[in-house]
Amino acid sequence: MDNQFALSQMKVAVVDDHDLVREGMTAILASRNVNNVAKFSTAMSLVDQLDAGAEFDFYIIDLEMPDLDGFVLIEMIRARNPVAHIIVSTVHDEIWTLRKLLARDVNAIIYKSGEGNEIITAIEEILKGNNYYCEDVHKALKIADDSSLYPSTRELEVLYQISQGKTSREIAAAMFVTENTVEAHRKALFTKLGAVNVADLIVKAIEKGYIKKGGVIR
Amino acid sequence: MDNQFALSQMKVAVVDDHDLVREGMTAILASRNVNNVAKFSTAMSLVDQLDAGAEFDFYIIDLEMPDLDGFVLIEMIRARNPVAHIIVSTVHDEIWTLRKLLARDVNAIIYKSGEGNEIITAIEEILKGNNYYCEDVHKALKIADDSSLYPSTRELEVLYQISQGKTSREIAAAMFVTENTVEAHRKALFTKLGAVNVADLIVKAIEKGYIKKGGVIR
DNA sequence: GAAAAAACTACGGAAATCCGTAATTGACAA
DNA sequence: TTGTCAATTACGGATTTCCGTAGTTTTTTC
Repeated sequence: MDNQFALSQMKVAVVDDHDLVREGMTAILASRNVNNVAKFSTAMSLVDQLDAGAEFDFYIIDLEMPDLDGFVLIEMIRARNPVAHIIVSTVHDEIWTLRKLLARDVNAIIYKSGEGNEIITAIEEILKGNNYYCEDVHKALKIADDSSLYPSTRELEVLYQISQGKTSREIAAAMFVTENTVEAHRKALFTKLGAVNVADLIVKAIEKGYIKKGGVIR
Repeated sequence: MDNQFALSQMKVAVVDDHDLVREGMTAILASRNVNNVAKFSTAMSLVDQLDAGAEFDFYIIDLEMPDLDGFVLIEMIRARNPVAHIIVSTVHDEIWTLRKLLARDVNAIIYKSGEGNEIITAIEEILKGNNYYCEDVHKALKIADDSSLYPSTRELEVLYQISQGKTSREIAAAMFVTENTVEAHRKALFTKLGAVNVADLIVKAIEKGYIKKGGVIR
C-alpha cells in the first residue's frame, strides 16, 4: 500500500472557530495533496453534516469552541461514527485536559504551536495503526506521573479554593476539615510547585495549568 | 484608483513563528488575490532580507517570537524603512502592550482570534490613509481610560512585583520607597480590581490582562 | 496482608497581609 | 487658580499566612 497515495485520499473535517487556524490547517494539508477537506467554524455545523450522512476519515478538532464543549463534540462524533479518527489540535496543556483526552482515546494530540507538518505525521501514524501524541504531551504526562511534584486531588481542591480568594479558615469550613489540614495541603502545594507565597503559587498554578481561568478543576 | 487593484499589488511580509498562523494568514491574503507574500518564521530572517535590500508595503508581525522581542523588531523595521506599514497580529490584550504599540504608532492592531478578513480590512484602511485598531483594542483602551477602575503605572509596577512572589518589604526596597507606599498601592489595586486577597488579586489581574503569564503556556 | 501514599490533625511563633484612616507634595487641567 | 489626581508617607491593630515539626488514620497498591 502506497502511503502517499492513501494520505491524499483521506477525507478530513477541520473544526476550529479561528479563521486563521482553519485556513492554516487547510493550507498545510493541501501542501501534502490532502484536498478533500471540509472546514467547520462551529461544532454544531459538523454534527449537522454527520446527521445528514456525511462521513470523514479524520476529524481535526479544537477543544475550545463557542457553541459546544470539545469533549462533548468528541462523544457526539464517536456516537455517529464509532471508528472515527479524532485528532485534537489545542493550546491546552493542562494535565486534566490531557488525561480526559486519553480517557476518551483520541487518536492524536498536537499543539497549535507545533510544527505545521506535525498534523501530517499524526495522520500517517494513525494510518499505520498507531496513536500520536506530541512531545510536549509526553513531557506533561511524565511530570504528572511523578507524584513528588504533582499535587494530589485534595491539594488541588484546596488550590482551587485559594484561587477563589478563600482564606484557610473558609476553605476548612467548606471542606469539612480543620484549618490545620488545609494548612498542610497548602504547605504541600508550596513545595510541589516551588512557590514562595500565595501570589507566586497562583501564578505557577496557572502556568502549569492546574487552574484554568474561571474554570473548575476535575 | 481602483482599491481592489491596489490591494492585490501589495508586497507583504508575514512574520510569525507558528506554522499554522503563517500559512493561515497567507491563505487568507491569497483569497483576496494578494499573492506577493513573503513568509518569515523568525524576526531576524526578515531583518536580514531588509538589509539585503528587500522592501515590503506591509509587515504583518507577531509580538512574541523566539529570537527577538516584537517591539525591537518594529523599531528595526522602521529604521530600515521609515514609512513602513506595520500591522501587529497578536494574542496579547494587556493594556501596556497596546499602549506601547500605539506609542510606536503601528498602523494596525488585530487579534489572532478575530475574523480572518480583518487583516484585509486593516490593509484597506491603511491604504486609505487611516490606522486600524480592532474592536477589542478600543474596548480595552476605553476601560483603561476610566482611571477609577484602572490601576496607575506605579500600581501596575507593584502588581508585577507581587506576581513575582515579592513581599511588600522587598518591593519597597526594589522601588526605593517605603513599605507604607507599597501597601498603599497594594490597597488601591485591591479596590480597583475588586480583590479580597493576593490570590484573588493575581487571578483577576491575569483575567484582565494586567499580568502576562510567561513561561509554560504555549 | 504489608508497605506506601494520601489525607488528616496538631501547635507555637515569626512574618506578612489586610484594614481604616489621614495627611503632604507635585503635576496638570478646567 | 483652584481643584482633581497620582504618588508618597504614616501607624496601630486584627487577621492570615508561612514555617518547622510531628503524629494518626485511611486508602491504595503490590
